[in-house]
Amino acid sequence: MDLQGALEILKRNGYKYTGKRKRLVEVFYRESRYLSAKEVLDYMQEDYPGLSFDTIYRNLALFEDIGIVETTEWQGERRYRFCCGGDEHHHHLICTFCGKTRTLHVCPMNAILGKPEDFDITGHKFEIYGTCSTCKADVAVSKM
Amino acid sequence: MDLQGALEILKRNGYKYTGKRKRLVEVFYRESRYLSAKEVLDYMQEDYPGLSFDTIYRNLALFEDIGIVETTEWQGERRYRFCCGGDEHHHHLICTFCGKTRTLHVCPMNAILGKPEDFDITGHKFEIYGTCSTCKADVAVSKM
DNA sequence: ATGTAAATCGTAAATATTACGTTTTAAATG
DNA sequence: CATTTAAAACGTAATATTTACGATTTACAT
Repeated sequence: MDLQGALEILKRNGYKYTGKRKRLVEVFYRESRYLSAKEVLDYMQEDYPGLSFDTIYRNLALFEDIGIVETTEWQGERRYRFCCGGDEHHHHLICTFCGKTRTLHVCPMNAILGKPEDFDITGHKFEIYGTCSTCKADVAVSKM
Repeated sequence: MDLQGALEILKRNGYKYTGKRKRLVEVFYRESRYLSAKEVLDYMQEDYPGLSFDTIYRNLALFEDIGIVETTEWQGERRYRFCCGGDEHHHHLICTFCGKTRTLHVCPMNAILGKPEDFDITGHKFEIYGTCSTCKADVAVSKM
């Protein structure tokens, strides 16, 4: 997914192409990491000071539906990031401090031989959490 | 982990052995599935009608700390279940309707060759979500 | 039986998310 | 370009989950 691709999805599906949505796409594209709703609002309010949570959450849900952002959750908060890796299935190594990720191309589901009986699989989650080198350095400094 | 084991942990570590904690352990042992805080409260209030959320959450956090329950989260809610599989590392196949699980003994981390550079791994999550046969039947019936 | 630290109660606060009636706006239409 | 209309955003309130705190009660050691 690139910047233009996301904007195209919005237009193509008949969604209104507002300045706020354009900016929202840009924020995700620029940051290219997991952001909480609060963080998204903070970035957006740089350009739209009065922007409300309603608009943020509504558009985050929309973006998730139409495949502009992918989501996960940690520390009790939902997080959103620009869809990465194109259409190919992937997983993430995630820094829980800054939300930056690395893409993992292996999927553990391939190693699960056969389908379990009497159980309909609807999804799965594989994520590795940790601290990236930048944040590790920051934490070290903050302890001085 | 068995029922006695959990009660032993409480006693051994010098935690007070209250009727409520005993009952809480029993609830988790009996249900042996993931429960939300609300569900736990409901079960507990059968015996202790005035029980507060404070007590539930405080003891859930304690139980997690001392290894009586393991936790995860889905649909925006934290869930707790009696530790299963003894001390061995494992993952779960989870029915998101009833919280029942099956233990997976494979771990995808074994397939990740080597450690990623410049990244301290603090944890990982691998879960398969779906609908168990019982809940599948229930859903079918509810649609009639 | 008594003292004390821990547990619980009752209630309130913090946090994240969702909902709703009203107003504004993008963009389709004539 | 003016008009229309359905969608988007606003402003605000409600809901749900989790956490916090002073007062009271209780388990357990002495």
